[in-house]
Amino acid sequence: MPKENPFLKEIAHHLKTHTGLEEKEILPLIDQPPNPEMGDYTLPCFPLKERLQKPPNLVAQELAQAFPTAELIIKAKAEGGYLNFFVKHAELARWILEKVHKEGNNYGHSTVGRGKTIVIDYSSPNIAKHLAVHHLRSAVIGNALFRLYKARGYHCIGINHLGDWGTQFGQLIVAYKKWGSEVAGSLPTKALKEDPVDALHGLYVKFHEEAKKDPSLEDQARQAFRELEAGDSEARRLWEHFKEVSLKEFNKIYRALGIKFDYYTGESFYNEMLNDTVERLKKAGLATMSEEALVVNLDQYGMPPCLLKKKDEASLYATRDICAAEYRATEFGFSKMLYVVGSEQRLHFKQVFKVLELMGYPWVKDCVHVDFGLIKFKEGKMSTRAGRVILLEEVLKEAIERVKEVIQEKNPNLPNKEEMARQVGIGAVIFADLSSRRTRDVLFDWKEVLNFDGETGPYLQYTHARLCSVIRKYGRPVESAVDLSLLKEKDEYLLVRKLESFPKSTVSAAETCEPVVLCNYLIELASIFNRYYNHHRIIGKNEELTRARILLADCTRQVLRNGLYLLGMETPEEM
RNA sequence: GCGCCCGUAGCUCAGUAGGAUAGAGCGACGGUUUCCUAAACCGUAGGUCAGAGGUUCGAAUCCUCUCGGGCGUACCA
Repeated sequence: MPKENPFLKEIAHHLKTHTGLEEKEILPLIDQPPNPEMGDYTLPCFPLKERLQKPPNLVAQELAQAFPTAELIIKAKAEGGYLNFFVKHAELARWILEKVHKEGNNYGHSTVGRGKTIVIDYSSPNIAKHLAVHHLRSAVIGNALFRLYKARGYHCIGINHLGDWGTQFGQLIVAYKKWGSEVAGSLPTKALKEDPVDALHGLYVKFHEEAKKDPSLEDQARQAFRELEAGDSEARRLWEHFKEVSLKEFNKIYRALGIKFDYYTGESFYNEMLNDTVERLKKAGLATMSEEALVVNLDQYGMPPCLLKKKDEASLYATRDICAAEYRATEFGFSKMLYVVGSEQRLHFKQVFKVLELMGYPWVKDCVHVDFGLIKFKEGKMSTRAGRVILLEEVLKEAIERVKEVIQEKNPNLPNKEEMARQVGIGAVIFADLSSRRTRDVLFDWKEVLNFDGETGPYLQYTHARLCSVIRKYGRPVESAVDLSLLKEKDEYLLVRKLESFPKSTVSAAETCEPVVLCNYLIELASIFNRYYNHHRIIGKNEELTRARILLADCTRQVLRNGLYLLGMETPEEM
């Protein structure tokens, strides 16, 4: 609950004189009762029983009796171990609605992160492959966290740590040289121009097929990667080509999703710094030889060793992650670094963080692996080989197509249909991905993704569009100087209370790195509004009442807009 | 084997720094439109919160064990 809340201030002030407890101790305990009939704010007295040496219900009773009629508080009432407060509703509505109206797009923002930098590592796909649905989670969660932290005043740095280095590119180089034209068809340049990433993926598959028959290919691939690491110009040229065509395709999708990065510094970026990192590890006595590989032994921490260099001297991704962390620490001086990476890499990050700790870096405590569950299909695990891969591009396309159908059916005269369909279709996909807790595995189900009824992205956007429509119809500027005592409906009260708790939900979403918290909040906000809208007219004959309701509607619109923005979704004004 | 994550309505999920009677949506069934966008709203049905112990004023939430599923477990990322 916001500190400057005058109702809480008054409550805490009076309780201080009666209990001797500091306002700081009281404020965090105050909550909203589950039911509005019980009051507007509540103080559970259970935690106070030891401090005050009395049973909680007695504490509540005594405090209720001693509580004076104050400026903003009507009364305090004991109910079991709870002390419930009733405040002047018009004043409550005034405080909240004026705040939302005044702060506008900044409502829900804070300055706690001012002067602090947060590095967020997200999306980070491997190049030379198409983006598939399972790449969506990191990108979408990372983007939401980026916006959430930005809204808290942090300087945010978004990094796309591309998987653009490693043995697999040796494989690709070998495959390209051997069968480049064959796989890409008789006109390789044409095929590579039309769908180069598809052609590269074909080469990758072909390599693995052939390697089964001829294991010497693996050696050739290792040799090719070694040459690449050493800076061989031919290998480098091919690799750059792979990277260029991949990024071109990725950027199309990032643009569609509205996701941006400050840096595309992938694993290859650290190639030249790798040796220094390894030298530091050796000097610190951490790196040792084991089974011909260079490792950091982590036996005493109950983990398998962290591999730094393979027996052929080539680096591994742990090496590059350690190096990247060092680089980011010196380059950005972050006060927090988030790795939005799947939970199958938990052990990897535990190892990397442990190694960084052993290297003596104090900032390792600020590094967090923001993990998330896998995307699965009804038929089982996502698998490239079994052909169980759904491309991200395909999902977005389908969603947009489906939205077009709905528009044709429900609102055929909508102007700018194409763009609206795009905004809503993409919104549906983003919301579907964000709306369950990170760590759970999610089931990919076309029926779910293409359903736009109920708790979905389009539901939120629809509610927003509907609010815009009402305000458009009202046709005059929204004023905050209105008589709020006219807002007597229960849903009006609930709406006001919901608007009050928006900042709390953004803080919680950011701190727990769980965008779902905000998703749930917005669904609740929208459903209260829709219920209200279906039962009461906003624009009516009573001029004063209309003005009050318009203010409430406009504040609801504003909060929906702010919330959707934080989730990385568009907010169409008509749909 | 060991480690981590997960188990809430037929399905998909909220609720988890312990708090007042376990909630939504989808699907099913029944209703609401001379009225600001029906992508909405209202109603009905649906639960031993996987199971068993424990901690306490109070547990879906914390601890232990069991069962079930997922992921990981040295030269892929």
